[in-house]
Amino acid sequence: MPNFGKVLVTSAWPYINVIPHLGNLVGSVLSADVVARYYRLIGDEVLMVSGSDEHGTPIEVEAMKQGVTPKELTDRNHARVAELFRKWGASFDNYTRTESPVHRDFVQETLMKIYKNGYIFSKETQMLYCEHDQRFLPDRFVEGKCPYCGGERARGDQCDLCGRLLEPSFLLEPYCVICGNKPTVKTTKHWYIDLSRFANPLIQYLSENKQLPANAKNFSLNWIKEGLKPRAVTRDVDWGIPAPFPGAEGKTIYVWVEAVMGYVSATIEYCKRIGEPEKWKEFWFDKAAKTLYFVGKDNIPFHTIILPALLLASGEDYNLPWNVSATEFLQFKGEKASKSQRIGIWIDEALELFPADYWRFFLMATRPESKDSNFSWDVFLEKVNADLNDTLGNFIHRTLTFINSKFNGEIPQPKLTAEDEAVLQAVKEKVETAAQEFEEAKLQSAANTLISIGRIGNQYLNEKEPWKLVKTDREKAATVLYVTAQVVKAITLVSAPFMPATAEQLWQTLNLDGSVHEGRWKEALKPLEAGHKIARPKPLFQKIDADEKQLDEMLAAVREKKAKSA
RNA sequence: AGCGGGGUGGGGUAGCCAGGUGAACCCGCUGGGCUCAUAACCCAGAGAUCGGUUGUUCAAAUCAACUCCCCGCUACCA
Repeated sequence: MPNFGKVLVTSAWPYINVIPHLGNLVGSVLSADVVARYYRLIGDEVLMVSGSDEHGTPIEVEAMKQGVTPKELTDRNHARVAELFRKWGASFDNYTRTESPVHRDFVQETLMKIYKNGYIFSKETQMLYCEHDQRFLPDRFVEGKCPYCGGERARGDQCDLCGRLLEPSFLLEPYCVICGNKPTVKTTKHWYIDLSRFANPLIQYLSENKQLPANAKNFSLNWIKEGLKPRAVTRDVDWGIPAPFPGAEGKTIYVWVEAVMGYVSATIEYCKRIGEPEKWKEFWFDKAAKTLYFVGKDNIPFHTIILPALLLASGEDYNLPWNVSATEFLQFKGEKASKSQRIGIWIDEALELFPADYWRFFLMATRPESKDSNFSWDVFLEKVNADLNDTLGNFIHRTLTFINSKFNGEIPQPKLTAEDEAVLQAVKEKVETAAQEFEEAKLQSAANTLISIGRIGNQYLNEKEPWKLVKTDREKAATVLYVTAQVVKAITLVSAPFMPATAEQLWQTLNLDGSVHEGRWKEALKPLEAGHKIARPKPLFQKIDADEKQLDEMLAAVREKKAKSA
């Protein structure tokens, strides 16, 4: 369990044209939060930052639909999303937004540095333009008939029906998705970063990075091998950060370029706020500091290529990503989440149904680490009812109630035998395994390890049968309950990153000082002293008594209520 | 189409990079035990030849080739 000292934990910035769904949350904010909480527990200095990505065409269009300004839309959505993340237990030190002045200034300054370093050039191109809306249209904002399969509503970049890649000019009967009129072609000028200049340093960085998981590493190296092309850093969009380059009036910065720079600006903003304006450099330049990024698989190149290239191009010796943990996707009952078709569960709805800790544990236990995973109520019920409630919750409850009813609520005095020591040793090994899994971002496995500690406790209780011993050999019974109390304590710590509220409740029930979240990991194996008084336990979890159909109905009811209040 | 990831008992996953101890774990199922505990817990058992084909090897879930299927990316969605 090495201590790194400084750890910057970040998650992909959610694009807040809509409220995120569970699939958006699992690999980014939630994974980041679990890992950040772990590092805080082992006593590292952790900064967890992210923010709302709020610029760009889709936000402008969504605002137009709602009849508000983009700023009004993102003010509202940012406030809602920030509040929802808080309710989910996300322990951000700074959850900011791309409209933050600190962010805007940082992006403009850094891009000017890159410009002055000679990595940015401008070039004229032809783009689709809608005369009616007076705006340039990204490829996806033009639809028409597919020239290959004849399917309706093929997008300018791809036909969803036949899967073929398209150019907007291929579309038959093209129309603007906003107003329906036929787009025209117009010449415009954009500024590009010449990524190819960084091919060699990127290859070296990626090859030497030991933490980077295979999916991210292979994908990224392949991208580079195929040849890095210049990437436009400007857009013809009003809603964004004004491009700082000479002659670029009216252009704004491409959202992905500014969003990844947000990791730095959010750190700066936080350090300013706490009155230590230079401190951010400890996270970004001190080579002992680690930066961890939690993203979905669709996001890999932005974090393994674009961000490192931007950091290198600034010429300032920034720390490049230490690890980019990329998850696959969470599907819903075998289908991709879709807002329009209401496939999926949104993060506000989930909390209306069950406590955040249930969802947090469930999502981490089914975290799509090697392949897409599939949400189903059956699996949700399995994780909550069998793992959390039956195995873990019931073990804790039977231990603590026994101590209360038979030992006056005091940790009994033990006389440990080799068998008892072996159980404590097994738990110690599980705690160490969990620590390693947190550090390797194998969170699904860490969730299983947590439950397996409960299993060890249950086995031990069943073998020893202290409910019999208490009548025949009180000292032996005392020893058994002493041991299981230590197992409960270990569970408290290991569960803390996953279920912060539940772990805290347990910490209080064990009548321990302060909060479990104050760097207590090393105390996981420090025994509760004989004679230590504990409180009367309350069940930590409740079994969900509903089948799939009823759960679907409950979700539908939540949606109906939400629709009415909106 | 190209590139990356994946396809493992009824369901959910690990193992594959560094080939070799009975293919591991959870749920479910069957049988048994226990009664401290939230009808929870514990033990035992049945069930997969690892998408398909071919090859390399003394030995393949693991390596190679081909093939089918799912997901992502392909640089102007974010």
